[in-house]
Amino acid sequence: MNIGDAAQHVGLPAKTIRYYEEIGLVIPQRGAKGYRQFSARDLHNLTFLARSRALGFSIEDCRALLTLYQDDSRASADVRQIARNHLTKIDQKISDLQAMAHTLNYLISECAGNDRPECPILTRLDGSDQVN
Amino acid sequence: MNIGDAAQHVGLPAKTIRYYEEIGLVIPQRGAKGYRQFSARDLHNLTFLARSRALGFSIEDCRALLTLYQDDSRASADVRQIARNHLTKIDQKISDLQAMAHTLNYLISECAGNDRPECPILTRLDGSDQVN
DNA sequence: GCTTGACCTTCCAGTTACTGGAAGGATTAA
DNA sequence: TTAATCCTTCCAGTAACTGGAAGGTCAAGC
Repeated sequence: MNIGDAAQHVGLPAKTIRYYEEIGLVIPQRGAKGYRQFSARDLHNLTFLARSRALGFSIEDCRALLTLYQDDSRASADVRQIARNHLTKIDQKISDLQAMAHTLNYLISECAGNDRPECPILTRLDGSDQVN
Repeated sequence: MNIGDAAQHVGLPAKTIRYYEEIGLVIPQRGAKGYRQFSARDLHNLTFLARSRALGFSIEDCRALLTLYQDDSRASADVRQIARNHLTKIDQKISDLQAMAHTLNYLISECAGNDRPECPILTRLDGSDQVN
């Protein structure tokens, strides 16, 4: 299967698949004219990668997960640990973003949003009247 | 004030301040030997930038906010619009991350995390048994 | 056989917001 | 004078692609 069809199949842009090959995540065979030939196994791995990425795993996490996936003697504890570390980071990001959202929400609610220059948002960013 | 002291003062790394100068966010004067000289106004602007960044605004948003901040004839509606757009993106990110966290939480809870290879996390990523 | 359009290839550059490090000049304290 | 600590510029790297140029290939239609 050529890259265009493979891309359709797994729902990734062809560019992304080429990139994954470049960094060694998939290694499709090449046809006579140099076209990539994706096997069922390649498609399987690409699907695995697409789903891992959709869950927010980094490329290096994906690489580790893919290695474990292909290792019949893996320990599920290793997979779980990667997932737990990732979840910890996600939870932290959510907290950070929620704090930002909270502040922004407040500031937006306080701002008249008219044609006058006074603006509590700028006042907050300026901070001339605040300790921090 | 030299860059080291300025960095201390506003809580940004000197590298970051040099970068902000490079992209035109601050334009400190230069002393005889080429050292940057930060005025009170420069420090003010850097503080403004640091706080805007801490609220997650992009550099380009910061540039726009700084311009409005320095424009006495601004309309607060413009500031508010930038903040609202930013908040919308943050809320979207939070939703995305929460969806990931939800799935990860479930998968982690289902995984034995022992030395056996069976792993619902990998099964999910593999997806051989699922439609999607 | 030839053309046209849709494929495919590689390679280079750009994105975001810095960060690290090298090479070398300036300043200050001992 | 010498050592430590500044400061300068410039180059490269980060994460994960994405866009685009230049050029080869393939299948369909005339």
